[in-house]
Amino acid sequence: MDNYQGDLTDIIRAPGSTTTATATTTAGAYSTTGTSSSSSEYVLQHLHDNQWHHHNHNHQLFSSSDHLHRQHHHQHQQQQNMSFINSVLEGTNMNNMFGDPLFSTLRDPFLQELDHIPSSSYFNITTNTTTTTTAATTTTASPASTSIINVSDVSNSIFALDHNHNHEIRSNSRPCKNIFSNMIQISPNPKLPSNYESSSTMAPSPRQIKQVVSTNININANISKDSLLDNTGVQISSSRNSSGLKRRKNQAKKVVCIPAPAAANSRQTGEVVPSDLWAWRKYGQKPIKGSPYPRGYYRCSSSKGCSARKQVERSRTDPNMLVITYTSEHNHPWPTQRNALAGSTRSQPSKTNMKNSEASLTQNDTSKPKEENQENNNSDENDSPIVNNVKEENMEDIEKLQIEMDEVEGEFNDGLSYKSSMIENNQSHEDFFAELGEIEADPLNLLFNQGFSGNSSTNDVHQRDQSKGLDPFHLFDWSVDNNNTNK
DNA sequence: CGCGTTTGACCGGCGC
DNA sequence: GCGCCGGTCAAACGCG
Repeated sequence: MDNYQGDLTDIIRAPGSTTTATATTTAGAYSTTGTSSSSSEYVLQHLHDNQWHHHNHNHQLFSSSDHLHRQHHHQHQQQQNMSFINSVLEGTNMNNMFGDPLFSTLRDPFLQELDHIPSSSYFNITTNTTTTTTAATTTTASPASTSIINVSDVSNSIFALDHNHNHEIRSNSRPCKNIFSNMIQISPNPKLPSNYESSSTMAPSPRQIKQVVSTNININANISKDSLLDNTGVQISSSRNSSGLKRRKNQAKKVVCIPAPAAANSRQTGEVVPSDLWAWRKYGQKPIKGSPYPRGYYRCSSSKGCSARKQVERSRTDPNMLVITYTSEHNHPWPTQRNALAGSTRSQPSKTNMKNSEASLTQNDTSKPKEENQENNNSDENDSPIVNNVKEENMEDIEKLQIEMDEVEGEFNDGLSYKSSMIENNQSHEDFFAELGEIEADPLNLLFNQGFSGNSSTNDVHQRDQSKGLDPFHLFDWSVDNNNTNK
């Protein structure tokens, strides 16, 4: 058993969607089975290890014009929401690398599903020698042998989860009926050092090896020097994280690609940042070379001394996508009450500031009136704040990772006790949601209230509102940002 | 007054 | 060694 110390490069793709995120993470405590086998056992082992998870929700499913289809999907969605809630509430093995309720503290609902199914029933394993054509990770990937695991849909709640850097896992079933029918691709990581790779045929460049070895974090070691691309062409900043600033070393990163509220809306401030459950304070903004869009730097303002940071930038190739990079962890529980001004809000600058912003961001100027932008936010694009893509980058070494995970689990026990107690009380789902609806200030409530809808159907507002409070992936409070645009 | 954003300056790593 | 670049700092200012 070899401790896997390289990174995992995972691609999460929504079926039918052109958007895919790459996820790179250290495998943590994973251990390979030596040959990096393409066996289902291997994958399942990782699934049960539950070290990290992706919650990907294909919002495009809801963009269909087929109303009946949406209804059908909505029904499934409700069911799946229940499963998700169960999973969330039962989740105890948190992969909380950041203390981020959005991505880290929730046990993967799909994992929950998979816990109860025999592998033989769900995994259809084939082996392909293929090169994926989408993600950036795959653009740099060699045509290495890639195992494709087809996950058959049995319970309408299929999710493929994997942690194998040499395997590609796909959920191939009924993407329009399963909100969790996400495609997860694990691209080969051809540029890992030879002791890490098993099937790749591409030898790592000296530079890449240097990155891996010198930092032992190997973030994006398999991608180009300056960027990481998802299959939308979204370039995720990584650049010097692996070998750059010392203070950035050994920091876990999590990259999330989400649909932007409005492409043109970001021109003044750089981004209209969807708010999450934490309070963020912007402390910087920098133009990024090669990108027409600046990158905003935010730090957690929920608690003093919290080192959690995030960077928000718009994809240079797909302006409709926001790339949010979370760095470091929150050292405090979820904020019990979100400040009205907290979060990545107030992004709409004042008139005077707007001048400055526009002056500094002329490259983004589309000369679109603010009101128009807002209108787009509210009705036109109406992008459901669904985490399209989640990329996790764990740059910790294995031992440290384990320690941190243990610590995090303890640190956020307060935040989780609520969920745990709910399960212990054996409340019905209906009661659970009823209570959630009453606890406005509870971050978890925020999560769920904002979350359980992947419905991005722009025309059916009513349906959207109905389902909004049930979508676990409706994680970002766009309305807040939209309101801010009124300022 | 507290918390937010903006923005120029500064710092440090990396490539040449 | 120098310049580039990304990340951070901190002063100035706005808002409720």
